[in-house]
Amino acid sequence: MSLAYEFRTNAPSAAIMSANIGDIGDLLRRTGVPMNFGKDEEVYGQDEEADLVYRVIDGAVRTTRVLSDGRRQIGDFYLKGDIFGLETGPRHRFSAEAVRNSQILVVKASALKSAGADLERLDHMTTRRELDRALEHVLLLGRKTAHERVASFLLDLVHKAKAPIIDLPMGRQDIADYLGLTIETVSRMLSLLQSNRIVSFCATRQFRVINLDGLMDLAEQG
Amino acid sequence: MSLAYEFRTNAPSAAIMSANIGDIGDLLRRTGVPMNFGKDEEVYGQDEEADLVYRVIDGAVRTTRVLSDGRRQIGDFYLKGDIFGLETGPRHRFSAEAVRNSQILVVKASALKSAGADLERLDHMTTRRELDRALEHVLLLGRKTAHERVASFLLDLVHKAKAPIIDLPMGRQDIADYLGLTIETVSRMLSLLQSNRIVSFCATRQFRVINLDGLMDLAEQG
DNA sequence: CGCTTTATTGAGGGCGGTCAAAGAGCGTGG
DNA sequence: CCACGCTCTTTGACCGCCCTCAATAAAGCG
Repeated sequence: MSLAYEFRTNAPSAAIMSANIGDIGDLLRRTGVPMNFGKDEEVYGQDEEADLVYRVIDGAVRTTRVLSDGRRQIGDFYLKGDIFGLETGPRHRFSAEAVRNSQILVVKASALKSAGADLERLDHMTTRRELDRALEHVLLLGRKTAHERVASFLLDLVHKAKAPIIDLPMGRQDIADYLGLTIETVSRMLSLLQSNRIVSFCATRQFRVINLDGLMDLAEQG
Repeated sequence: MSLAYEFRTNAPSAAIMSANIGDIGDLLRRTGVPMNFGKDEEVYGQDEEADLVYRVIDGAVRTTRVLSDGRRQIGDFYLKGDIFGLETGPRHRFSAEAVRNSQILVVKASALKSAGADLERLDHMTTRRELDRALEHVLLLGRKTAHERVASFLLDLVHKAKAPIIDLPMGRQDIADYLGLTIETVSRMLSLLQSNRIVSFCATRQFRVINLDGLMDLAEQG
């Protein structure tokens, strides 16, 4: 167990964290194997043992859970650079699939550990981040309108991307299953946001923000 | 040693975990201070620093988040024996309030650590458990009907309680805000479950299960 | 008991779902 | 380069689940 681990850091520990993640990222690259996954291909299944760590090199991944009658819920999306698969305990609660053709770095957790990585710390940080996002997701699904959900979703992508033009790696059905809506409602809300001059779609899966304040207001971040 | 407060877990590695938690629980009792909170009294606020650990001695606690216009979402409930406040990172994302008059053990995390507790492990396990529950909550809010949500909620209580007659520590409004519904819909679904001979309410806040298989079917656990 | 809070039940409305069809995007092959 | 076929997306019309509003009933609590 690493003595370097601190339970509660008072200062915003972004610098420390990114430094650690940088090291881990380097280690991941050296220890892991890059693999290619085709669109909709499964990375891991629900209830599978979770002894691998994954990092998106290129593409996008979704975690999903399906009810017996086919209703599907997406837990989260993972984009380039994101680490996943480490966050759900000994067994996966959701399965993971490639949203589109993707390259993913696959690392054995045990190998990482023996290579000297502070896996526990990485795991802890990742889990915490997942929990934060899951709770935000709960608020969105429990109490936001369709309009607000779609606005929140786009705003989240904006924060991740930090570029003027933002790509949507996933289709409308995936967005719907993330937001607890139907594909038609998502489409309608996107059209509405566009006609209200909040965002502008240059292509079906590419947009830019016209009115950021308006988007933030609609997202109702609480 | 009297294990008056058992840590609740559905996780696979229950034996290992409860052994560790048993030790921690003992340490908590010796290091912590029991405090009384009145109904609806705040235990901690949103965005407050999180350097305390809490354990419900008696009563019940809810975590809540409120949108600017008053819409409220409850993150989770914590009942007798449950540990909370440790799960949301350096700052709380939700605030915590007593559902009804409650006695809560309050422990300084730093004190726990210097007393030799494996706080890291406790923190990690708690966070992981929270994430599991949050993801289940996401599925419920995103893809289940009102009928299924209420059934899932009751089933969850049944699993926690393991007693023939189960108490509801919270009112209908709290249930509604947990399930992303209105108080009227919750009330209607409870009436429906009762007229379908799935459960039976001996009092407004006390029920027993008549048809467990039926309840599980309705809960659509995926 | 009487007062307040909480829960139930009913009637009606609206947001988002369902069903359907047309349009756009896109790779493949002529 | 366009035609073709497939998938994905958009848009429209209608419907139903759940919300809203309202009134009553029950439960706490002094």
